[in-house]
Amino acid sequence: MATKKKSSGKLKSVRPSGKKDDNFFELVFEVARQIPKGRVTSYGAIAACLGAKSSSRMVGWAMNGAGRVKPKVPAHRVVNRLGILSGKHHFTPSGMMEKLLKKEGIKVKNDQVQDFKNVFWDPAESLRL
DNA sequence: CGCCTGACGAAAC
DNA sequence: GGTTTCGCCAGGC
Repeated sequence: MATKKKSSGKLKSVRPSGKKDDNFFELVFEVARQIPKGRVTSYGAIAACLGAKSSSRMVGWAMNGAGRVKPKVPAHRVVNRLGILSGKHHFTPSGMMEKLLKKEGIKVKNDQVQDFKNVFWDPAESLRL
Protein backbone atom coordinates (compact mmCIF):
# COMPACT_ATOMS: atom_id res chain seq x y z
CA MET A 1 0.00 0.00 0.00
CA ALA A 2 2.35 2.74 -0.04
CA THR A 3 1.16 6.17 -0.38
CA LYS A 4 -2.19 5.80 -1.96
CA LYS A 5 -4.52 8.13 -0.31
CA LYS A 6 -6.11 11.02 -2.04
CA SER A 7 -3.81 13.00 -4.20
CA SER A 8 -5.47 16.28 -3.66
CA GLY A 9 -8.72 16.87 -1.96
CA LYS A 10 -10.72 14.61 0.22
CA LEU A 11 -13.54 12.57 -1.14
CA LYS A 12 -15.60 13.00 1.91
CA SER A 13 -17.58 16.12 1.81
CA VAL A 14 -20.74 16.45 3.81
CA ARG A 15 -22.66 13.97 1.71
CA PRO A 16 -25.50 16.19 0.55
CA SER A 17 -28.94 14.84 0.79
CA GLY A 18 -28.52 11.49 2.27
CA LYS A 19 -26.06 9.43 4.23
CA LYS A 20 -24.57 10.87 7.30
CA ASP A 21 -22.57 8.39 9.21
CA ASP A 22 -20.54 11.02 10.89
CA ASN A 23 -20.70 9.84 14.42
CA PHE A 24 -20.14 13.17 16.05
CA PHE A 25 -22.52 14.95 13.75
CA GLU A 26 -25.18 12.36 14.22
CA LEU A 27 -24.89 12.57 17.97
CA VAL A 28 -25.33 16.29 17.85
CA PHE A 29 -28.40 15.91 15.69
CA GLU A 30 -29.86 13.33 17.97
CA VAL A 31 -29.42 15.42 21.07
CA ALA A 32 -30.84 18.43 19.30
CA ARG A 33 -33.91 16.42 18.39
CA GLN A 34 -34.47 15.68 22.05
CA ILE A 35 -34.84 19.32 22.86
CA PRO A 36 -38.37 19.71 24.17
CA LYS A 37 -40.60 22.37 22.79
CA GLY A 38 -40.35 25.69 24.52
CA ARG A 39 -36.79 24.97 25.55
CA VAL A 40 -33.37 25.84 24.20
CA THR A 41 -29.85 24.64 24.74
CA SER A 42 -26.36 25.77 23.94
CA TYR A 43 -23.75 24.36 21.59
CA GLY A 44 -21.35 23.89 24.45
CA ALA A 45 -23.94 21.97 26.46
CA ILE A 46 -24.41 19.52 23.63
CA ALA A 47 -20.69 19.27 23.07
CA ALA A 48 -20.09 18.67 26.76
CA CYS A 49 -22.78 16.04 26.76
CA LEU A 50 -20.95 14.28 23.99
CA GLY A 51 -17.69 14.63 25.81
CA ALA A 52 -16.28 17.30 23.56
CA LYS A 53 -17.01 20.50 25.42
CA SER A 54 -13.88 21.97 23.93
CA SER A 55 -15.19 21.34 20.48
CA SER A 56 -18.27 23.45 20.79
CA ARG A 57 -17.44 24.82 17.37
CA MET A 58 -17.91 21.43 15.83
CA VAL A 59 -21.42 21.40 17.21
CA GLY A 60 -22.11 24.55 15.29
CA TRP A 61 -20.61 22.99 12.19
CA ALA A 62 -22.73 19.94 12.74
CA MET A 63 -25.81 22.11 12.78
CA ASN A 64 -24.76 23.25 9.39
CA GLY A 65 -26.24 20.01 8.16
CA ALA A 66 -29.19 20.11 10.52
CA GLY A 67 -31.56 21.31 7.85
CA ARG A 68 -30.47 18.62 5.42
CA VAL A 69 -30.81 15.55 7.63
CA LYS A 70 -33.92 13.64 8.42
CA PRO A 71 -35.83 14.00 10.49
CA LYS A 72 -35.18 17.66 10.49
CA VAL A 73 -33.24 18.97 13.44
CA PRO A 74 -34.65 21.92 15.38
CA ALA A 75 -31.46 23.92 15.11
CA HIS A 76 -33.45 27.00 15.99
CA ARG A 77 -33.65 25.68 19.53
CA VAL A 78 -29.91 25.75 19.78
CA VAL A 79 -28.29 29.01 20.74
CA ASN A 80 -24.95 29.99 22.12
CA ARG A 81 -24.15 30.11 25.79
CA LEU A 82 -25.28 33.69 26.06
CA GLY A 83 -28.72 32.82 24.76
CA ILE A 84 -28.05 34.71 21.57
CA LEU A 85 -29.39 33.39 18.30
CA SER A 86 -25.95 33.07 16.86
CA GLY A 87 -27.14 30.98 13.96
CA LYS A 88 -30.09 33.05 12.88
CA HIS A 89 -28.10 34.26 9.90
CA HIS A 90 -28.00 30.71 8.61
CA PHE A 91 -31.72 30.32 8.57
CA THR A 92 -34.00 31.26 5.76
CA PRO A 93 -35.23 33.76 6.28
CA SER A 94 -32.95 35.03 8.99
CA GLY A 95 -35.84 35.98 11.25
CA MET A 96 -37.39 32.55 11.06
CA MET A 97 -35.35 31.28 13.97
CA GLU A 98 -36.66 33.93 16.27
CA LYS A 99 -40.12 33.44 14.91
CA LEU A 100 -40.09 29.72 15.60
CA LEU A 101 -38.80 30.22 19.11
CA LYS A 102 -41.47 32.76 19.91
CA LYS A 103 -44.06 30.45 18.49
CA GLU A 104 -42.94 27.77 20.90
CA GLY A 105 -43.31 30.08 23.84
CA ILE A 106 -39.75 31.30 24.05
CA LYS A 107 -39.34 35.00 24.48
CA VAL A 108 -36.79 36.51 22.16
CA LYS A 109 -35.67 40.08 22.15
CA ASN A 110 -32.99 41.65 20.06
CA ASP A 111 -31.80 38.26 18.79
CA GLN A 112 -31.41 37.13 22.35
CA VAL A 113 -33.43 34.64 24.37
CA GLN A 114 -35.09 36.23 27.35
CA ASP A 115 -35.10 34.33 30.59
CA PHE A 116 -32.57 32.09 28.94
CA LYS A 117 -31.61 30.18 32.05
CA ASN A 118 -35.26 29.50 32.65
CA VAL A 119 -35.83 27.88 29.28
CA PHE A 120 -32.38 26.37 29.12
CA TRP A 121 -32.48 22.64 28.59
CA ASP A 122 -29.49 20.68 29.71
CA PRO A 123 -29.01 17.44 27.73
CA ALA A 124 -26.62 16.12 30.34
CA GLU A 125 -29.35 16.27 32.93
CA SER A 126 -32.31 15.23 30.86
CA LEU A 127 -30.41 12.51 29.07
CA ARG A 128 -28.46 11.69 32.21
CA LEU A 129 -25.24 10.92 30.42
C1' DC B 1 -0.20 20.40 1.66
C1' DG B 2 -0.77 24.81 4.09
C1' DC B 3 -3.61 28.76 5.33
C1' DC B 4 -8.01 30.60 6.49
C1' DT B 5 -12.59 30.49 8.01
C1' DG B 6 -16.29 29.03 11.17
C1' DA B 7 -23.73 28.68 13.97
C1' DC B 8 -18.49 28.40 20.46
C1' DG B 9 -16.22 28.88 24.87
C1' DA B 10 -13.32 30.21 28.20
C1' DA B 11 -9.34 32.75 29.59
C1' DA B 12 -6.31 36.49 29.08
C1' DC B 13 -5.76 41.41 28.69
C1' DG C 1 -16.66 44.71 31.87
C1' DG C 2 -15.66 44.83 26.81
C1' DT C 3 -12.26 43.27 23.56
C1' DT C 4 -8.86 40.05 21.97
C1' DT C 5 -6.51 35.57 21.73
C1' DC C 6 -6.14 30.77 22.04
C1' DG C 7 -8.00 26.26 21.73
C1' DC C 8 -10.68 22.94 19.29
C1' DC C 9 -11.56 20.24 14.85
C1' DA C 10 -13.13 20.04 10.29
C1' DG C 11 -13.57 21.68 5.62
C1' DG C 12 -12.96 24.91 1.74
C1' DC C 13 -9.60 26.92 -1.40
